[in-house]
Amino acid sequence: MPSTDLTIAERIQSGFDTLTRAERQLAHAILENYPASGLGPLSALARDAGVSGPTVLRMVQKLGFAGYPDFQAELREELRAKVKNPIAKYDNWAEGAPSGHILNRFTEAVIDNIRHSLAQIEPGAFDAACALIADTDHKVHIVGGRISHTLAEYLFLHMQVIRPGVTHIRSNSTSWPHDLLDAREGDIFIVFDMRRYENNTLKLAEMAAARGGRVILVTDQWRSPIHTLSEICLSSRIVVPSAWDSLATPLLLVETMISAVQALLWDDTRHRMETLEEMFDQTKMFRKFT
Amino acid sequence: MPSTDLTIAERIQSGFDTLTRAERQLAHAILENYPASGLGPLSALARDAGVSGPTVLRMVQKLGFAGYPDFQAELREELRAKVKNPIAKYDNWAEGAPSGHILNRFTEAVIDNIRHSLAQIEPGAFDAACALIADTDHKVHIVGGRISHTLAEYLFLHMQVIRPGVTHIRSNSTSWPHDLLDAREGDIFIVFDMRRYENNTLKLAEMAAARGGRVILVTDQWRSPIHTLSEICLSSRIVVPSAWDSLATPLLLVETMISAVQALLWDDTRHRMETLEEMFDQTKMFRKFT
DNA sequence: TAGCAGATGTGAAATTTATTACATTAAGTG
DNA sequence: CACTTAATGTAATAAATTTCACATCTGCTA
Repeated sequence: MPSTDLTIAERIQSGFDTLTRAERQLAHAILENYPASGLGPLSALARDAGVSGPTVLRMVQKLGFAGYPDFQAELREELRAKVKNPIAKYDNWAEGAPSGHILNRFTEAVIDNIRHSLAQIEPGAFDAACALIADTDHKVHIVGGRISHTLAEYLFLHMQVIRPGVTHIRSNSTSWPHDLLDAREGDIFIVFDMRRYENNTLKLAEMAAARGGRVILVTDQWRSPIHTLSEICLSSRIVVPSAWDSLATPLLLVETMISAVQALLWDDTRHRMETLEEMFDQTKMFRKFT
Repeated sequence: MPSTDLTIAERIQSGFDTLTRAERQLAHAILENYPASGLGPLSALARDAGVSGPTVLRMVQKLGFAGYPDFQAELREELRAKVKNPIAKYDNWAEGAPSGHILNRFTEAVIDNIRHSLAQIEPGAFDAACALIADTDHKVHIVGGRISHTLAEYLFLHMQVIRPGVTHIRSNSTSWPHDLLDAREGDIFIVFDMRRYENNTLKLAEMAAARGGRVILVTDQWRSPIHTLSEICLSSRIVVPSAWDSLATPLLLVETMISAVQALLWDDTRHRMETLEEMFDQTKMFRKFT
C-alpha cells in the first residue's frame, strides 16, 4: 500500500500524462464509475475499458500496488472512510475547489438554467421545430446577431452536413438584405436573438416573415420581440454569476436539435456524410491516428 | 437478482428478525461498513463477522442471490447509482416528454459530462490559465479549427471587450501564418482542439510554441496531441447521444473563464465597457427598450 | 522504409475464491 | 433426558480470478 494520502482517483488524474493510450482508456473507465468499477473483477474492468487484463494489472502496479486485490483493498478502504466522513457532500462540482470558487458557482447556475429551461420547454414545440428543419422541400436560413451568430454558425456547420439548402445569415453585416432576396415563401428561418435584442435581427425577421418565411426563434427567458412573428419559440435561461449571459443552455438545445434532425434525416444524411469523409481524407485535414 | 427496488441494506434490516444468531452477527458486520465490507472477498467478510464462509453464502442466498458474486454485483450497482444520484438523477428534465425523448437523453448526457469534467479539472490549472489571460503585458491569440472556431470566436468576442491585444486566428484558413508573424515571445495562445484533431491546428500550435508562445489548450477527454506543447490543458467530456460531439461542457468552461478573467481585470475593464456602451448607443445597434 | 523499443494482447499456469458435502454442535420438544 | 431438527463449521472440490511468459503489434527514428 503506497504511503501517500491521495485517493486513487487523484493519483490517476495527477499521473494522467505519464499514461499510455490503453492506460488512459482504462483510467477513464475507472473514473467513469468511481469507485464501483474498480471493485469488480479485473476481467470485468478490462472488458468495460476495452483493454486486456494484463494492461489493468500493469497500471495497478504502476500505481504502486502489489496486485489487483491490493488495489481493491485500498479502494474499499477509501470507500469506508468516505462513508464514515460526515462531510461527504457532493455540492461541489469541482471537488478540489472551495464551494465559493467561480467554477462551482458558475456550474451551479448553469445546471439551474438547464433544469428550469427544460422544465418549461414544450416537447411538442421542440419536435415541431425539428420536423420543420428536417423538411428538405424548403430552404433553411440560420440567423444570428453580434454574439449569437457563433451559436448560429455552430448550428449551420452541422446542418450543412445533414441537409442541403442551408445558409447562414449574420444580421450584423451589411449583406443580409441580399441573402433575403433568394428566400422563397415557406422557407424556414431559425433566428437567434438573446438579451440586448438587436435591431438588425428584428428587421431581418420582420422582412423574412413578410416574405412568407416561417420563423423558429431561439431566445432567452424574457423573449426577444421577434417572438410575435415566430411560429415556434424556444427559450432558455441564460443568467449566470458573470457580467455576461451564458449560451450554455441554448447551446444544449441547439445540439439536441441537431441530433434530432439528424435522426429524422438519417437515410438521406448517411450518403452526404460519407462523401464528406472522403473529401476530408483527400485534404488531409484531420490526423489519421489520434 | 431480486426484483425489489429496495437496497440490500434495507432488505437486511427489514428481515433482521427472521435471521439466526450467526446471521445477525454477519448482518451487523455488513451494515457496519456498508457497502465496503460486502465488496471484499467472502472469506474476509466471514472473518470480520466471526462466522464461517458457508454462513455468509447461505445468508446471501436467503436474500435471493444466486451466489456471492451476484450479491457483490448488486452492491456495486447500488454504489454506482448512489454516486450518480445526488446530481444527475433528475429522471425527466423535460417534464412533458417521456424519459426516452431525445431532450431528456441528451440533457442527461450533458449533465453527466459536466459533472465528470468538473470533477477532473484542477482548479489550480484553471486559475493559472485565467491569470495568464488576464496578464495584459502579453497578447492573447485565440485559435480554433473547423468547428471549434465558433467556441474560439465566442471567447474572442468577450475577451475583446475585457482587455486589449486579443486576436482570433482560424487554423483552417490560409492566413494564419500571417497572424503568427506578429506574435512575440511570451504571447498567450488559447488553442481549441477537439476530436478529429486538425493537422492545421497542430502545426499552428507547434509554430507558436517554437516562437516562445505559451499555450493554453482546451480539448476533449482524450486530449489533442497538442497537450504535449501546452503549459495548461483543460479537458472536457463531449460524448452525447448524437452523431456529433457536444461543445456544451467546453462552453461552460469558457464562460466561467470569461467571468473569472473579467473579475481579475475589473478595474481596467470597467472603462473599456463604458466606452463600448457609448459607441453602441451611437450605432443604435440595440433596442433601447426591451 | 527498415529496424527498434515500448506498448499491448493472448493463452496458459498459479493462485485465490466460492461452493458443496458432510460432520458437529446447539436448540427446542415431548 | 433422549430425540429431533435446525444451525453452524470444517475440509475437500469446483470455479473463478489473477498473474506470468511470450508473441504481436504500433509508432517512432535514423
